Amino acid sequence: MSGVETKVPPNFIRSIVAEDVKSGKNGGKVLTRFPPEPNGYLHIGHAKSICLNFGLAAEFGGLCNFRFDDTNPGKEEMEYVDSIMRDVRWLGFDWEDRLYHASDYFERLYDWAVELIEAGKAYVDSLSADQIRQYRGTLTEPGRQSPYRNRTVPENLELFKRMRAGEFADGEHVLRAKIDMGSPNLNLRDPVMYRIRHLPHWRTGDKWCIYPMYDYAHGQSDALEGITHSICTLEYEDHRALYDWFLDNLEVPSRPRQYEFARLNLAYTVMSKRKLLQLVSERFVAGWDDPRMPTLAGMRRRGYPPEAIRNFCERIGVGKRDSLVDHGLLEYSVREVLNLKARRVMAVLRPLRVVIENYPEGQVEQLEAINNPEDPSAGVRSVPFSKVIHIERDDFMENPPKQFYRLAPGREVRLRYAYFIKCVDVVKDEKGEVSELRCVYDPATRGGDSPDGRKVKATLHWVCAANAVRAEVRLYDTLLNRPDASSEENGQTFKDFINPGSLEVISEARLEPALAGAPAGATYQFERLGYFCVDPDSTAEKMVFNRTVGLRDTWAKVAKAEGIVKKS
RNA sequence: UGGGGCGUCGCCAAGCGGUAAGGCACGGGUCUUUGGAUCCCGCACUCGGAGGUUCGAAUCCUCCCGCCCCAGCCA
Repeated sequence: MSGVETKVPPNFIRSIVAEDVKSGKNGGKVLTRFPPEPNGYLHIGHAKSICLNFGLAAEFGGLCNFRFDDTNPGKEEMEYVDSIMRDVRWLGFDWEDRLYHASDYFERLYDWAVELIEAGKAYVDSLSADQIRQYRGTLTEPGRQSPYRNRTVPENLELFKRMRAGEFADGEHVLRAKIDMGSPNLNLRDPVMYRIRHLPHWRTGDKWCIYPMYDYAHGQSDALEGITHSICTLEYEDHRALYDWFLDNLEVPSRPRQYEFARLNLAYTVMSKRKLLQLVSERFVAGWDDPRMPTLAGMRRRGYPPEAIRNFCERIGVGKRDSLVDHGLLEYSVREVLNLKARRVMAVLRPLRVVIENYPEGQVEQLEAINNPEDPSAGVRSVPFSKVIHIERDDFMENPPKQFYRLAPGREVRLRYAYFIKCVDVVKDEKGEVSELRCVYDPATRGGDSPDGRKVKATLHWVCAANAVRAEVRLYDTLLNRPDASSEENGQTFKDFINPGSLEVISEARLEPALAGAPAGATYQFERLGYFCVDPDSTAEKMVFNRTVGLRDTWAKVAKAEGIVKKS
């Protein structure tokens, strides 16, 4: 991987793996896994897990398996399985031929369940879901044993066989592990292992009508694959006892260990698949790949380079405390790589017409512009210049405050790669809005330097009016207007915090001609404005760009501090 | 008033008994044909609190406070 390198900081899981490798545990081998359930799109929180699992494996000479945790056919869809694989590859990871599914192990899992029944460690319960809940007790009171808990082994075997055979309706029976209804850990109060679901599965079709629960499937799947370190998030900490119970009570081929880390929370967005699904299904966004979404698909469309996401994941670290990561760190990571790679180009978002009075009518000259000051090998290009150009409305102020050093009446500035111009007149429309600037240029400053050493305080980007490419530009702001949307006080939900201004569409932007026909996904820096990429919605007739992220903007900071209005 | 976790700078995060890394953010400066980038410099006498052990504690002990997770036939 080239470009920006991020050092791998130490963390507790890496330390554990390092010690295990050093001590020769598992024969010194490391095998991790990334186990998504195909019930939604991957988001940046998954990226943290992917980077951790694949990263650890790579660092210690091991491998990382890819495994679909497909134990609940009611929620899983092919669209999700396709998107998940696409996104992991896009992020830059390769599982080679190690693509597995929990469903690969359904038969083996069933046999193990039979063994547990035979050992008197599992039983078929016929209580309703509601009754099971009641019998489970509460956080402070122990549960009670189900009246079916003492069915005989033959009876359990028979019932379980018939469950599989499809003789019962959904919910009629479940298979439960016989552990301890009095355990303070609710996961150990005879957890359900299998439930009846007369639903086709995307891989096994109609073969099964009973499906294993996550807790029963996960550890054994890990053991079957020879996973050494099974890394998951904090909410599974309480499940570890159950994970271990199954492995300790079954004859498994290997003994994986589960470790938990804190999931990623990013300021001003949500990270749960349930909430993201709501945003999509209730049309708050255009889809899972809406550029405002924290999904990998959304970030890809937004123009975030996978390398930036990987760097971000390294920078945030891996720990066990709940945290809320500043979105500024993600943006920094994105700018950092784009700064090195993106071609510079000029574009005007909100055009203000400028007529250069002393420039020859009808003349067009080609001026040389540098493609990327950070990368000389990117070369140069020519940009057309003529009498009428457009500059950014924000770059002109009729009555500028002292900190504003762009164009103003009587003031001289530089047009990037072109000439010094001075504003000599301001034309307004009937509403009193500035509609045009009349300027004069200094022919001696061609290219942007003045032979007499005269200095100018600002350099403006511009686009030649005659041959500008028109485009739609979509500007994005945070999806939510609160850093922590989980603070759902007095009945409010994250939907009450949705930022109504998260998308701003600029329909009349002007781009320099070099941008015509740029393909979807192409990334540029629009000088002084930020990084932008061509959206898939773009057509030859109507180009569409997304603003990936703005540039660091010192002026915006000053303007805000001084109470000077500045758009976007 | 059950169990499991977690509390180090505004946000992340190292640290594992020897006297508080780093990144982001922020402030200042350098440079600059992007108010971009770069490069400098600054930014926790203090580690949730109170006691204790020790020559020495963010690191060990005790108590207290705060926050998160668990009562799906979801994962």
